[in-house]
Amino acid sequence: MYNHKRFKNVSIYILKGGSALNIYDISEKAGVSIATVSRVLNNSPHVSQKTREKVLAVIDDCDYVPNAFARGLGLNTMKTIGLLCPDASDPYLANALSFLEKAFRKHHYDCLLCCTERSLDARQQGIEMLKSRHVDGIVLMGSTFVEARERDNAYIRNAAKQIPVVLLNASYSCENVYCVMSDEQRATMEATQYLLDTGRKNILYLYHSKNYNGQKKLAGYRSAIESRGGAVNEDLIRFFSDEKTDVPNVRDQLLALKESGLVFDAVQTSEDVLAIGAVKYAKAAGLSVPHDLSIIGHNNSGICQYSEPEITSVDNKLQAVSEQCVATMLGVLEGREMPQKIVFTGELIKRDSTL
Amino acid sequence: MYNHKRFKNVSIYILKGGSALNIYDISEKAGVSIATVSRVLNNSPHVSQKTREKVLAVIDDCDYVPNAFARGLGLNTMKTIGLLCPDASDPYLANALSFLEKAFRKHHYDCLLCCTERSLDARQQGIEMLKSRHVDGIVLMGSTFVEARERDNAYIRNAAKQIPVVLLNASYSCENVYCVMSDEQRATMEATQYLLDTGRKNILYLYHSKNYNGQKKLAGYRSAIESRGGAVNEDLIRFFSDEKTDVPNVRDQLLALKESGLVFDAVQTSEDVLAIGAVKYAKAAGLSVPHDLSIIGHNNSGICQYSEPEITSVDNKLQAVSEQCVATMLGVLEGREMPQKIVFTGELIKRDSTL
DNA sequence: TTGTAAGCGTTATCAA
DNA sequence: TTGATAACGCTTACAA
Repeated sequence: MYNHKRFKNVSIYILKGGSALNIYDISEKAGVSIATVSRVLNNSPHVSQKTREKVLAVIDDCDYVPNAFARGLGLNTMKTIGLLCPDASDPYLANALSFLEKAFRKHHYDCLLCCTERSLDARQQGIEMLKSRHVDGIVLMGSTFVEARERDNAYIRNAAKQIPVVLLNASYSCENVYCVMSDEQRATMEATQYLLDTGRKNILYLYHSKNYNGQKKLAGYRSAIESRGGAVNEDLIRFFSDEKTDVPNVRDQLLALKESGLVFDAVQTSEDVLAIGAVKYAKAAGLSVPHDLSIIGHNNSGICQYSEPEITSVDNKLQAVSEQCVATMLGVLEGREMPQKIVFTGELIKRDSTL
Repeated sequence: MYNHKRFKNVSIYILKGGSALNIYDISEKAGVSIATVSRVLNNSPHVSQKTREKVLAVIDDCDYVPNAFARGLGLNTMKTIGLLCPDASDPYLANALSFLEKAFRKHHYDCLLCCTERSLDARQQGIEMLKSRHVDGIVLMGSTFVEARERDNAYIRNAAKQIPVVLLNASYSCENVYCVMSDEQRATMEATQYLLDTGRKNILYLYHSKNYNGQKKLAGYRSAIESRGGAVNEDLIRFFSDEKTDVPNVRDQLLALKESGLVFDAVQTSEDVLAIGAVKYAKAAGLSVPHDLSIIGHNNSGICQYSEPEITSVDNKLQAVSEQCVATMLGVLEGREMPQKIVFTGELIKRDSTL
């Protein structure tokens, strides 16, 4: 007896001037109950072939699309993944974003994007927003999300209590948190070793972030030098705050460093843009690359091919990492047992900025 | 009398092992009706200060967050904007994405990202997805969405029947479709004129897309030459399909062109990456930039500063365009009368690749 | 200013 | 295999 309902809909139809059809309309047109329509919609096996076809025909005929909000309310999910991204315009993250979205969509999950910038507060809010929207899972893109002080990571633990969290290229141990990463330490170490093994004595290490991966990379640099029997010269390790990362600035700071008497015959960086800055420095200082100065970047992003000479860089397998993030998330959502940590191995891509 | 409801919740509590609080729990704890709680939640003015404070205290105390799905169902909106993006890893679009998301979030709208790649079919599906999720508005990013054949734009018209559509840097006339763009034709014309006015005679024009903006830019190039009393040499206009846009490829094709006898003393492109390719070509051909060859790119993206020499490029005011897209969308959603077309004027940013 | 109750469009339970 | 109906958690007339 859904006469009442029908009347409702008719009145709404008149008022709103033709809003979308609902399940009652379809059930009526097909001469079945809404329960049956719902079953057809959800591919329930308990529907006769004949009924199913009849209902599908009506649905098709009317271009009926079930209301996603009502569905969400009933199922408590809208098949959505929240992507927390510090900066969608960053090439590395933009690539990751593209890979993630594509892979999730393939599996019928939509992506809610939340760019958080740097502050811990913004991240908190982002997570709250995603939780309030009942996303099925959250991906934290990049290791900026993992803070050195444990209490600053409470927001991750809290989120994970309710929703599975996958970390893209970051590491954090906690229940319901899954990490897919590239072994930045090892890859960085191998890059530094390559510089040493091609005769470089004083490798300037430039880094832009002190977060988890930033530290791992630095550790790789140190261990490489030690592995070759050298001693780390702390003067050769330089931090460039994120705001000072633009190319002309890096160039100028390197010029100043040289001016101040610092001697180096190679520059290795935690980010490709910094390496571009090093190339600019070489030019300004009249040094030939790689003859007078070797340069190695990190991320193996497209810009490595833009500079002159093209830059040798550490490839951290972003596509593989991104796609594994999606696979892990899907596995967790399907209730399968998933590894909490998956590590890919990076690779040094040699171009013209090294010997 | 919501004893019944309470009972329900209790049973669910037992079954699910502690799901989130709902409006009934809050109303009970605060000793008011759910209507009052709802009013407080929605900032209704018809609540006494005292009651409001009492309710807010409870809400705060319990960390209560209203269920977004139920809210969506009642209000028929979840304050969400759908962003259709051909490729989130493209630097231009990644920047736009970042600007859009930031501005929408500032106004409490969340963004659902849908990367469509090239095919018309994928776009259709993307739109359908966004419609089915009842997004409040759709932003189509870039002019790839507007097809030359009018019938291929039916998907835009259809979407606009239900949801306001804003086009970022593209133009299409249709009710409920709003365009915010940069005058690419004029900016390109001025760039070409600059080359002519600095003595260049044969300007090779490289473009990568035949879409709306692609055509506008080309038209600008043509009109510049005519404006200086010249005749357009069709041999100097070259299309590089999107797949062949990588730097080494562009370089090689230009080398082949030179080899074939084509004479040109400047290269102007529809995209900065192509200009990088031209720089690489100059180096390979032993030409000095800008002395032997002037080069102008388009978009004024970060990579212009990465190459050697740095590249002169057309700035198409992406940030302003993006933020105006958001402003326009918000205006439409608030029911204000909004202009269907807003045009920003580009600007030539001169660097070292031109005289 | 507050409360009651209908309504949003689904899904899921239970009975037939 | 089907149908009737409660439930999901909220908003919002309408009454009081």
